[in-house]
Amino acid sequence: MTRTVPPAPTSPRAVSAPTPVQLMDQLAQAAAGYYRNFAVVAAKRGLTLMQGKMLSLLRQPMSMRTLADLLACDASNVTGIVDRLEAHELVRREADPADRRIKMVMLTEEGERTVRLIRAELMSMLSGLEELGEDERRTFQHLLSQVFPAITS
Amino acid sequence: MTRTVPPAPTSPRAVSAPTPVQLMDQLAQAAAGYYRNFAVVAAKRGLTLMQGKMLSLLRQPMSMRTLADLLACDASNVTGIVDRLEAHELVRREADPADRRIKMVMLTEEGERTVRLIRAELMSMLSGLEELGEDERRTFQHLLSQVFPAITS
DNA sequence: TATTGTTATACTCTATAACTATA
DNA sequence: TATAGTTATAGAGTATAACAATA
Repeated sequence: MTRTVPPAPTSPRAVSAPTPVQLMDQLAQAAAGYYRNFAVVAAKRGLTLMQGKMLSLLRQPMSMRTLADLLACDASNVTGIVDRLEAHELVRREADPADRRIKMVMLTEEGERTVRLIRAELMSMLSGLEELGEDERRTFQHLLSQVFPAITS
Repeated sequence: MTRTVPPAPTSPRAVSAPTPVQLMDQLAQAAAGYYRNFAVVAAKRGLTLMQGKMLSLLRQPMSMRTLADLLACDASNVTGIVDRLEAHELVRREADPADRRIKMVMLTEEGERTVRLIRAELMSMLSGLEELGEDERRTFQHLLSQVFPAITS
């Protein structure tokens, strides 16, 4: 299963290295491809991209405020998105007893089920990931975190 | 400038490899980060993400139909987006003499200038790319194309 | 008949501003 | 005063369906 790492497509110096600009364009395509996949998977369950993203974030209950921060959008948007997910019965709001201003959002059982399905299907659309060996995954992570430092998390 | 490739963050087997699922999550973060950068850069010129994307696609004149295909959206959306770019005088429509159904969209001079600025600024936000050596860029490209086969282009 | 582009419609996402209820 | 969440509003992206012009 853990294959030895193939150093490059063919032989190391057989192909000329992509320029940083070319690599930027390929990152753009990769990002677009990722979201296209995500949108398709979400749509199969009648959800939009944002609804699917929010659902995927809710591994633990969290406040509307936290959701706004994680989605990098204004707090006023979260109200509508949660409203629509609630209409689908995938999510519910619960008042925080400690601070009555705060509403915690959490997945319903159907929400949990839906998230699992979405993640599994997305993974199958990124099946190339499964075929990477350990060293390749390590290298990929390293390169991603170098280009997008915030990922370092 | 072309450094020898550092095989891994510290030493090859010092850190455990990310699982495919973890890597999927990091791809999600990378894609989100990419578009967040893009949106910020576009906003500095009074453009939305989609408007910036369309502008970046217009390296050569192309029909509305082609734009719809490349943006992976319905043709009816392209009308509005081009309308708004035209209002900014970044783009213009020109009838195709060979097939009068077709309208070719092309950048104005200000459009060209804006695209160059956007690309340069985006590149500076992805400055990690510039710091990759040749072998790393090759490896990154290879890994990207394995995970997103369409990129192979 | 098929294709290109537009319009009309409805829904979602988006930010801003004003509001409430809490703290 | 400051924060959490909501509402109202306006603009932008989205798909569907119907349409005109052209092929």
